[in-house]
Amino acid sequence: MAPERLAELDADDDADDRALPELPNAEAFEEVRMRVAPNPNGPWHLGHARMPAVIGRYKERYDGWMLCRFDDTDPETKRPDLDAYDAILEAIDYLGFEPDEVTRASDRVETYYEHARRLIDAGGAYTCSCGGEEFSAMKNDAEPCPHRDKSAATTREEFDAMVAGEYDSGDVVLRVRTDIEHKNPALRDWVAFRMVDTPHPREAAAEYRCWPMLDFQSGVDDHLFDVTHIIRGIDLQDSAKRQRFVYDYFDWEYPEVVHWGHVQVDAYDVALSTSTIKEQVEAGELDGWDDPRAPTLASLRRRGIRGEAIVDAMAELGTSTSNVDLAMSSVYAKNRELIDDEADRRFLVRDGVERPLVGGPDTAEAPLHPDHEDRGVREIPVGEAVRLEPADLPATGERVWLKSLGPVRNTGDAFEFTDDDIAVVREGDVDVVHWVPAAASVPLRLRTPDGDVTGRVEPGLAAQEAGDVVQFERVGYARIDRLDDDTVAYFAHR
RNA sequence: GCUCCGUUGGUGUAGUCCGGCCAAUCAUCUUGCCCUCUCACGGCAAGGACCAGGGUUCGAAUCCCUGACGGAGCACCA
Repeated sequence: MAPERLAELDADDDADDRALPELPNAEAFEEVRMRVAPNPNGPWHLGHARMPAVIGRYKERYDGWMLCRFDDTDPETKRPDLDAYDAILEAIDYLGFEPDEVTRASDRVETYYEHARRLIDAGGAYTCSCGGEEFSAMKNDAEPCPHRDKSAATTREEFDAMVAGEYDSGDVVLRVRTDIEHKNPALRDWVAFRMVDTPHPREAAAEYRCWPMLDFQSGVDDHLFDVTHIIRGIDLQDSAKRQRFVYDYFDWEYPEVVHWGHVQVDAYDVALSTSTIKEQVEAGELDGWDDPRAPTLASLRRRGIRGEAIVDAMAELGTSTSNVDLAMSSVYAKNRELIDDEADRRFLVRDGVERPLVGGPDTAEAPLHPDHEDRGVREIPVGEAVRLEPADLPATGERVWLKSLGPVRNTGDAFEFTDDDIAVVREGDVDVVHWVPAAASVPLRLRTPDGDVTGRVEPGLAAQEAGDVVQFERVGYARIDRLDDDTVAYFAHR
């Protein structure tokens, strides 16, 4: 590799390093081990990309290890969607990362039971049949409930009955014995296991009725997988404090934790919420999860946004605990950098108006890419008439330069070729606009985040392949989705 | 109500721990200019911020106090 190229790579690495702060205490560990722990209750939206993006970047920087652990321990309220497991792995792949290991909490329930029994034997948990509100009232007054001083043996017995499914939902829970007088009420004797009547959608886990809560399951797994660094949202700020009680009973060392705020994204009408998107898809307001109006990763992918652009933008958000707004313009700017060089140029005229053409050449020749003449030219047959976007139509008597074709004057009902030199463009007297031949052009539907637009595109588009990203000159970048009688492109950005 | 956490330009971020090198970094954004047969790409330039008030200090974005604003938890959700 040429030295200057190496220098460039170094510079890139530096830029990445600067975007994210160092992980706390990273040098103290032989290997930085992290996990992304999604709940597979639906396909991912843009906000979900932050975790794999940042963990992926840290994995690269520290030569670390990444686990994808599906925290699917709620068969009811946050019921897993069986398609989401693979969809999430695909999304991680789209972002450019590969987990070193993939696991599902619903496959590890027996492990959680074992640790629950150990915790009970250590005096760290008790079964409790208080009603939720009832317990909450006592807890808020720092009063222990009547079950708190139950013996380990009794608790063992009752927990085994929970595991055996001998209780119904709501009858009894297993609580961690923390500090009922802790000044923060959020940490007092929290629930570790509860009964769920609804079977888990995964067949392998369908028989379990006694399910761990996130704080217990996640806390145990983080230790068992030797996770060194946990990154998670501020909504889980108290989780570490809760889990430390369990870690203390087991004499485990708690991992380093980084909490970050919520991400909002501008530029979307649709909320960044799996359930909201799901409703809109089901109601037919969106044409599926990859509708260009949906703020999902599937949608961005279909629009020709590179995963790397999303990762770059997410890494730039850093890991601060305050809430952040991600500007889509930032993602678009990153993506433009990545795709411009290889995007062939094409003409697309939206909602065009047609004008007969008098005089001029039969064909136009335009470069496929202005910076790469070696890639050749597009030959565009002109025909009897051309179409322009209405905003580009010059007033009667005025001229316009049809890009790669030449200068014309609007005579009112037609365009007449003039013998103007390109100098009129350079002097700023005449605008250069894109156009398509009225007859030879083909219809195209451009799907955008703001709805669909119809137009006509130069016939040479047929030379592209579905999946190509092109730049429709003066319109923007788009990914060709299908090329046939119903040609469709998905708009990326300007 | 109880308990945590945060507040640097339109957006994000660096700097805050260990006060001076910060009249505050970088990116995006907006505007202008250059380049150009694209309003893209590239180049140049400009614009725009330390939540407020007190205090400590020779000196505060940085330390202390008070307040305002914002966020989170107190779920048999994740």
